[in-house]
Amino acid sequence: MNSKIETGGFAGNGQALATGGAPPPPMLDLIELMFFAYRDFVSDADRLLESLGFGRAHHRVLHFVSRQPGLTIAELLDILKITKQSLNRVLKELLQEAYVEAHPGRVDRRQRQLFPTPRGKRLAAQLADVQTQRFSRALEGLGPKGRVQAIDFLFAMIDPAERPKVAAMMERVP
Amino acid sequence: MNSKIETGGFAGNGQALATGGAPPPPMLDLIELMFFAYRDFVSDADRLLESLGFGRAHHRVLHFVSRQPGLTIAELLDILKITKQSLNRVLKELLQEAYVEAHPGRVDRRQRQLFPTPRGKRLAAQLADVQTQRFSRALEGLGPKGRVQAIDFLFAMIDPAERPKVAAMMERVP
DNA sequence: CAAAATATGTCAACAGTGCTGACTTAATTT
DNA sequence: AAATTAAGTCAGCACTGTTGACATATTTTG
Repeated sequence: MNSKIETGGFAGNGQALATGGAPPPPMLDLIELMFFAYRDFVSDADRLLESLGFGRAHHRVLHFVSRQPGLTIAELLDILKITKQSLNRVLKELLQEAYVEAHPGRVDRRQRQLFPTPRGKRLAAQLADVQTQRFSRALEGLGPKGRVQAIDFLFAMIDPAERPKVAAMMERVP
Repeated sequence: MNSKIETGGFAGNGQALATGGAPPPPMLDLIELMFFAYRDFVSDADRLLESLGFGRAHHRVLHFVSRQPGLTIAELLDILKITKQSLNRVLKELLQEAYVEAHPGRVDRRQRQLFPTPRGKRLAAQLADVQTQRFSRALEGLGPKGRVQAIDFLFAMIDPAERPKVAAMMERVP
C-alpha cells in the first residue's frame, strides 16, 4: 500500500548520489510552466461561464457532449474520471436550462444518450473559441511545427492506458 | 510501440476561408489534450499528498516557498492568484506541521518571509520527483528538442502580462 | 508626531466540485 | 424468475475558491 516514492529522501533528490542511477534533476521549469499555462488557459472560459452561473464542471460536460453527441453517462464518467453523483449535479442543471438533452438509448434503453441543444452547441462553440484564441496566439511565435509538437507533447503526458481512448477521440476530426 | 497521434493527417487543418471574417476552426484537439494532460499530471502528486492529509493547494504553496525561499505573502498571492484567506487556510497547516517557517521581513517587518523547513524541502523534492518522472517519460519519445519545444509552447500559453515574472523565476535555475 | 497607508491575520458565510455510502428504479441478461 | 446493469437520488463530508468586515502591527507621509 505504501507508495514507495521514497526516493531516498532529501539526499535522494540531490544528484550527488554517485553509483547506480542518479535520480534525474527535477524539472522545475516544466512543472511550473504546466501550472501557469493551465491556470491562464482555464481562466478564459471561466470568465464566460461565470456570467451564466456555470462552472468548470459544466464546461467539461457540455464540451464532451458537444464533441461526441449521443454519449452515454458511463462514457462521460470514464472521460471525466469523476463519480456519477458529481456528474449528475451539473448535468441536471445543463438539462434544466436546456443546454443538453437526454434520450433513452436506442439499443439499450437503460442508457441515456446525451445531445447538445442548439443553445448548448452555441455556448460550447463560444467556449472553444476563446480557448482557441489563446492557442492561436501562442502558436504564432512558434515555428510551423509548433502545433504538431504541442500535440505530441501533451499526448505523451497522458497516462499510457488512457491514450488509445484519447487518440480515438482525436481522430474524429470536426 | 510508438502510439503517437497521427499528426501528419489533420494537424495541418486546411480550410482557409478567404472572404469575410470566418471564425477560425476551433482547436478541439489541443483543448482536449490540455485537459487530459493536466488531469493526469496532477494525479501523480495528488496520490502522495492524500496520504499526508494535504491537497493541491498545500502543494502549490510548498512548491513555491521551496523554490523561492524568503518569499513574502504578497508575492505568493500574486503567483497563485488566490485570496489571502484561501492562502492562509493552507499556509496555517503547513506552518503548524512544520513544513514551512515564517520570519518577519528584515527590511519591512510587517512582511512575513516564508522558508521551507528540512521536512518541507524533502516533501517538495518528492513531489517534484514524481512529476519529473512523468515529464521524463513523455519527453523520451519526442526528439532531442522536445523539452525546449514544450517549454516554449507552455510559456507562450501564459498571459503576456505574467510572462516576465515567470521568466524571472525560470532564470533562477536549480 | 499624528494620520494615512500597507502587510498580514482572522472570523463568518457561502459556492463549486470532488468524494463515499446507501437506496431506488427500470431495463437487460442469465 | 432472478441477477445484473445503467442510471438517479439523498445525505453528508472535504477541499479550495470567493466576499465582506474587522483587527493588529508597521511603515510612510503630511
